[in-house]
Amino acid sequence: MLQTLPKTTNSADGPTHAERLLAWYDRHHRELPWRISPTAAKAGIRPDPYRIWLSEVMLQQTTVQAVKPYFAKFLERWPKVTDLAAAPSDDVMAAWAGLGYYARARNLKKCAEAVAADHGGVFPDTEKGLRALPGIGDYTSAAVAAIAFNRQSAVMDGNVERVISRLYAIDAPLPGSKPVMKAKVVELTPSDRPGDFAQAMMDLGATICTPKRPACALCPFRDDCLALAGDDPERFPVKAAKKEKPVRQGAAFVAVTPDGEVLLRKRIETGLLGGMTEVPTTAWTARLDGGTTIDHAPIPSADWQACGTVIHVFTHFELRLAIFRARVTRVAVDNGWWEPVESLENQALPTVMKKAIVQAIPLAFAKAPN
DNA sequence: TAAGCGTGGTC
DNA sequence: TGACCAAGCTT
Repeated sequence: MLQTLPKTTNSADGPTHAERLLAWYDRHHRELPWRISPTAAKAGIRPDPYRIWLSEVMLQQTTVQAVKPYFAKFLERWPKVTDLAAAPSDDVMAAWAGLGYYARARNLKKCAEAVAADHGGVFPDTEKGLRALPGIGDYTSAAVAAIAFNRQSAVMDGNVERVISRLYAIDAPLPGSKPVMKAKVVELTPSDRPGDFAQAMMDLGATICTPKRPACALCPFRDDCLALAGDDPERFPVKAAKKEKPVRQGAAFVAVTPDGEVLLRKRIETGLLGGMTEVPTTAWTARLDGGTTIDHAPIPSADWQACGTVIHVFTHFELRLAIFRARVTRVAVDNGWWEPVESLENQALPTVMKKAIVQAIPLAFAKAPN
């Protein structure tokens, strides 16, 4: 079978990779809330660095679809980075609830405060300056520098890794192969429109060079792709084997007063679900210490009723949470508070906690009929 | 360097 | 239907 000879990166006899990719990008522009229109871009308008940063942090390990409503909510509530810097942390955590990876929200607030206090409310316009801020790593610093400030920064995320690993048929497994791939991205990134190039690489990975069943026939790199020439693009990127997920077990306690208030408390600032709101729970351990569960209830004298199990899968373990509920009189509590069921939606409750509460109170979080 | 860190969509 | 995985960062 006749194969097309791969072109070099900047072959003299045709457009470069970057030129072909940008031509594809101009034909397939995706409208996204944090992007500016191609017309505005052509007129030399730059996007708002605050919006680019906010969207990039939200998009870390998170799909565009999941981010959209959160991005709209944050932008409406805190239109500028100085607004976010001045906001109460609890409000920010509550607004982030449900999006996951809550360290991002804690760092988002810290970063906004640093920009407001140390940079006069203006984002640094270099990769290095951005990289020094909380929650901004290799990817985000390069992405904001390129997209918001037109810097020639090499942007590599999961999409770009997939595109590069296929284009060059890189057999070495991730994450060890990252430096090799990064060098390729550096080589490809143009001085003209580096931000569009970065977004184009990510769009290509998201829409054409997909993990399963890539649409190679539509790819601007189809004549150069070594993985396609080798007839098995899906084989890339090669990844290190992942560990199996352990199971942890615990119990959660939903105490309800006759007035319809639920006992809540705040988790410690660090670690899993750090700084978020929860209903009281036991520790989550490999084995349930059978028989003594109720002894760990916040109000041990209450009449606790088992009402089912919630299974929730975190990144590195599966949680089986036995749910107990009790009708209790409103008593003073050391490290918690009583929250009306109707206002639970304003709390910084992660999804697993909402599931626990709904298991005990099926009508919680139900929209009131009008 | 490897492990810890959420959630929802997809096939 | 369960395994995979999405615009990663921190320690």
